Amino acid sequence: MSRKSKTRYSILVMLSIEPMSGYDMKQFTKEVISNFWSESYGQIYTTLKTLIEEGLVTGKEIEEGKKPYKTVYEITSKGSRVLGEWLCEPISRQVPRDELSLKFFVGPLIPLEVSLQHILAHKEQQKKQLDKLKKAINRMEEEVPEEVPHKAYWITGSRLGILVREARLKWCDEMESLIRGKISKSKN
Amino acid sequence: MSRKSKTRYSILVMLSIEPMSGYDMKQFTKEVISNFWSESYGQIYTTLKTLIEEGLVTGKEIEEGKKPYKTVYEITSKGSRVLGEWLCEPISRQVPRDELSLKFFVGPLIPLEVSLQHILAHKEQQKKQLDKLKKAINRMEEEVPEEVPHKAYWITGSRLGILVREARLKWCDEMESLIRGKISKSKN
DNA sequence: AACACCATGTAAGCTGTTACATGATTAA
DNA sequence: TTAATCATGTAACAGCTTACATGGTGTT
Repeated sequence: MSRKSKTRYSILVMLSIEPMSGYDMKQFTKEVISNFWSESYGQIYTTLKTLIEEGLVTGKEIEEGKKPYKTVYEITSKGSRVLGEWLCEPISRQVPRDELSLKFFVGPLIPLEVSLQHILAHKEQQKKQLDKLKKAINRMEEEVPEEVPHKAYWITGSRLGILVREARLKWCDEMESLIRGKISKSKN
Repeated sequence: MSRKSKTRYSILVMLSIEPMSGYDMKQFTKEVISNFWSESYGQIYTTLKTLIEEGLVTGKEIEEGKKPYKTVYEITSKGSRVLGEWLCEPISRQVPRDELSLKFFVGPLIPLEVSLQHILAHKEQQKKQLDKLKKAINRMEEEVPEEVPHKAYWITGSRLGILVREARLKWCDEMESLIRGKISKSKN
């Protein structure tokens, strides 16, 4: 049983929303789904090539005004079928690899001041993401028309990101007080 | 700037807790830190070899009674130094890749009954992990003596796992009611 | 006898990132 | 004219999983 690249499916997912160029897909991952997904150019362009060979997508070269030419890809009916099948398969368990947790598993080996820095940095990062997600939800609620069938899913999807980041922020607070407690003890 | 294998560091982390064989490390990841980390035999044994070449760990062959011989590895002082430096580096942002979120980003393409199955399965899985984590905390609180400097960090570390899983469970509930709402609507 | 567990390791091959290379257009 | 953005692509290689291979021990 060979592992299957998830990039294949992420591309099919994006193309099921609308036709895009490879560059667009990279932008899409960075701007729209960065909350839960990412892709590199290397993966996108090479995978696109194999998807064409398999007949799951087609590409059309397009010129818009004076902009550089680009190839816009579309999902084929075969592609939709393959995507549909994958969507129905059980979600495969992802291997956990949380560097933050790994480091704090040996927390006593980290100087207290550095530990505090780690936590504060993580907090900052989570807050930024939380803020971005909340804004995204507001924008969606206002701008996406009710008829768009994806709307409810997009909003609920963002909710997952929000809940998880709130959980991590709460943990940061606990961790922060643990560390501050140790710091003040060490000064006695 | 070359990406650095995190396996290197996870091994150093484990050996900083206590000397272990490669097999022990695999068990350790499966039983103790599966909450936030995983390693395969392939990675462990090959990385162990390079760690020895670099002088970060040493290996001793050991025989216990009639058991098959095994090599128990220890972290060297150089290894501890390298680990210490890594622990002080900022936590590198991990690329998000959440298959569940990706699938539900195109939720309308999934039959409602299948969506429900996905959510119920995820719920079940999170509940199991939550249960395991809570038991682990209880065990630690009872069995790990207060003097062990890691104790507070281990407990707080498990708390992160708990908070995140509770968040995901809460989200599952929201998602479940969204889907059930759509199912009952579709039956009118 | 069979199965589970202890114990180690290698080879193949997929997945993915990074760095590089190219070149056009547009805004400051 | 310089920088940013649009746009595509490749090559090298790091990282990791999977499957395979081997063989001992202990239990049912």
